[in-house]
Amino acid sequence: MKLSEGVEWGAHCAVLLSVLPSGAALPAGRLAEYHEAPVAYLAKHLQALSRAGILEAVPGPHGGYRLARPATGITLLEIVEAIDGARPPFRCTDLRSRGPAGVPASQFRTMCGIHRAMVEADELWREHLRTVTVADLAVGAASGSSPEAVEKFVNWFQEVLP
Amino acid sequence: MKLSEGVEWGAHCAVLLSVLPSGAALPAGRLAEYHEAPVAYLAKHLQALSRAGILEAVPGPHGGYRLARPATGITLLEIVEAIDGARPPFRCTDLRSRGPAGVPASQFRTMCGIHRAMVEADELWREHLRTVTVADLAVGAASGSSPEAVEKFVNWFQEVLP
DNA sequence: GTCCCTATACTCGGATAGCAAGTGTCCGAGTATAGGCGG
DNA sequence: CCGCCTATACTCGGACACTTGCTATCCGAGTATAGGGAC
Repeated sequence: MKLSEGVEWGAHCAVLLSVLPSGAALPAGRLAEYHEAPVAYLAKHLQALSRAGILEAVPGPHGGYRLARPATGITLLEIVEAIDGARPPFRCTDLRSRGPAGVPASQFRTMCGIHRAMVEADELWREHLRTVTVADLAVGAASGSSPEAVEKFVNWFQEVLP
Repeated sequence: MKLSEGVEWGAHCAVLLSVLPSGAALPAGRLAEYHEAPVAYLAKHLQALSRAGILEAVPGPHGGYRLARPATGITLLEIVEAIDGARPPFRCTDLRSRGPAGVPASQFRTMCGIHRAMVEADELWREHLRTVTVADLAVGAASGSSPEAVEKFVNWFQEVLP
């Protein structure tokens, strides 16, 4: 079980975009440079975030990506589902109905116990990710960084912003 | 993000083995037949469960697999970790320390917020799976089955047990 | 008749191919800008 | 000098190779049994 690496990039990009001045956008190339990620591959994930209505793409010069909504309304779960897909990691193949002792699924009154436990665990996982917003992450990143880190960030920030 | 299909098979096999008479074992071939699973591939996962100390392998004729411990002490999480591995699905690549604004990890006072949220969510997921035991699953399966399903199961059961 | 030995058949165990999904990359479509030209 | 037009350069967007890890399979090592032979 492995979560796509693009989720991490997407989340970091969203946090970075959340501190941009209103209306400003950052192209995929800059975002990739900031995170040392392959440009084209990161762009692929940014497109997914754009399709999901999390980011907004601005074409042409001075274009790029920006948040489509306020950072307080974008949850980490949305980013995960936009990039990794919303399908749960466990897919019940309904083993109860197969084999020499199998009976049609309609004969069971309750959901398969294994399936149920997996769904519940998955729901807890998603529920927690739903409580974390991009704005929370931005605040946490700012308060957890050393002065030197903040300074380097501001320098880079003012350099890329025209 | 996809959980190995072997997890489902392993869990169902453990439940099935939990209702065996004490000391009896069921070979991989029977377990595969019961779940309509590829024999050799299922055997691979049973070996993993055996290595993890969940199942016990009995070689030779009349051998097979049986639970190595009481079903009340085997959690669903153990089965998942034995087959799928215990590594968390999200692997932080420490993006904070990279790129033009990166500083050494030692300069950060707190864990990366994204990483933290993912770890917490993963812990909730694992914690829930830890509360479900094979014994619980067996009880649930028995109480949720129709009389016909129980009858077919008992028939098959008495047939394969010498 | 009883005990022992051997051959057998059955079991698990690890090492070996095939395939799907994630990873990484490329080139084409569209647009705001900058410069040049005409009025 | 001002406005318009065109060419440009920059952006995103979807279609195309490659690698890792899950899926599936095979053959070899080890053991309890069943049968046969000797005593």
